[in-house]
Amino acid sequence: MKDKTTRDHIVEAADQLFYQQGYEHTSFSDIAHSVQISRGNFYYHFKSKDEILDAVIHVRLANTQKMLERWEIEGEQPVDRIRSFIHILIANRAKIKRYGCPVGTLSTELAKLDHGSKDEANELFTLFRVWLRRQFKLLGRKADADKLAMHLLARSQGVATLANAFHDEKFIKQEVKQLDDWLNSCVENTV
Amino acid sequence: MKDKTTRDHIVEAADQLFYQQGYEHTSFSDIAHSVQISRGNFYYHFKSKDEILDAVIHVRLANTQKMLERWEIEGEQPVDRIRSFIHILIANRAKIKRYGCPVGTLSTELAKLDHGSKDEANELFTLFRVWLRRQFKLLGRKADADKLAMHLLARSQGVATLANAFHDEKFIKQEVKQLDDWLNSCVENTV
DNA sequence: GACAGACTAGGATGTTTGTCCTAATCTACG
DNA sequence: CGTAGATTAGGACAAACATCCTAGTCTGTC
Repeated sequence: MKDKTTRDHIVEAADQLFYQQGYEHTSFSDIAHSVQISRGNFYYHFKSKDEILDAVIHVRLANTQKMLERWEIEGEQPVDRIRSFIHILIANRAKIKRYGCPVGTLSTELAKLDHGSKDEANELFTLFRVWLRRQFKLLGRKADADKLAMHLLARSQGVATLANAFHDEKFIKQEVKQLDDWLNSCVENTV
Repeated sequence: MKDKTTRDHIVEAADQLFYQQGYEHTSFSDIAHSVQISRGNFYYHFKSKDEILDAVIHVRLANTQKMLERWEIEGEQPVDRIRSFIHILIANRAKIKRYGCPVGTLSTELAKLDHGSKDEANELFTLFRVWLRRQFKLLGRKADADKLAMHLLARSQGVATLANAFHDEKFIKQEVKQLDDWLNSCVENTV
């Protein structure tokens, strides 16, 4: 467990702020203020704002990867693992209500900015997509595994977007219940 | 049919640009350039950028209202009307692929900016929600009409977000087919 | 054709942005 | 202790931004 360097602190603060305020709306001053560091000193660690975004995305990718591997170990059956995915909506419901889904909102923002790192941000979606696809295949849904993965991703995104817009946590629970039912019906329909 | 005033042109251009580039990322110069108007002249028509956003939102609200009323007239049965809603995903698929859903992306952005007009932007969602709820009630689903309306809204949002991230129009068609099936099953389960 | 009011152009203003520079301080090692 | 390299602070910089100002040009009316 190494000590956190200043660089790590910057990335961490940027990660939070990009999520809460959006990438463009977060200024260097915001990050500097949050890390309690001089604004100019910044450029010793990062050459540009884009470079910080890159670092944030890669940290998120690494963390997501780790989370998926953990679910793979903890969940005995593929169904349990997919359920882990569904239930992050519940676990993070307070933050989702306030800021939406960290993956979806960043992806949407970078698409509008036509930002150079938008493809890397979308890799976060791909990570989930590939992982879910594998779980559905293990479930015996070889033919339509990708379709199911995309369907589940889309429904999660929609839930996050509306929960954010309507500031409604109950809606998340309501929809998660339906997703659980849907998942069970996926198992029953195994070929 | 009155002539379009300069003000109308500004709102129209701002509407497009806010959709394509996002609100914050669209500058006065962008809009001025698009309308072929002097930048400074702007402030004769609008006191601030926020005021333009307000105008854009109200135009969108009015247009949405009109569209919903049209669907109400054209669709004989509630099912047909709800189907009209589902199929805007198909009709607008090219733009959705490039820029996402105009309602959802604006709502998400203003939430992050914590902008004063975010509630008004969310009224767009409410417009659809109330309208869909009414249709589901007419369908005989009195008890869970709002639940169904929210569910449908969420799924549409999710489809738009992922189609945008993955630049995938085929996914839209795939999911619309599933939504059509879902809608039919709603009719069958009428109490 | 003169005059008022609606409209426009283009530059000025002050602030905020990302970026860069330099001098100072810390840290580790000989 | 002394010195080199890593790290920091704080201000300088130009560009971009929303906003404001003023002088000019239309347009319709008497």
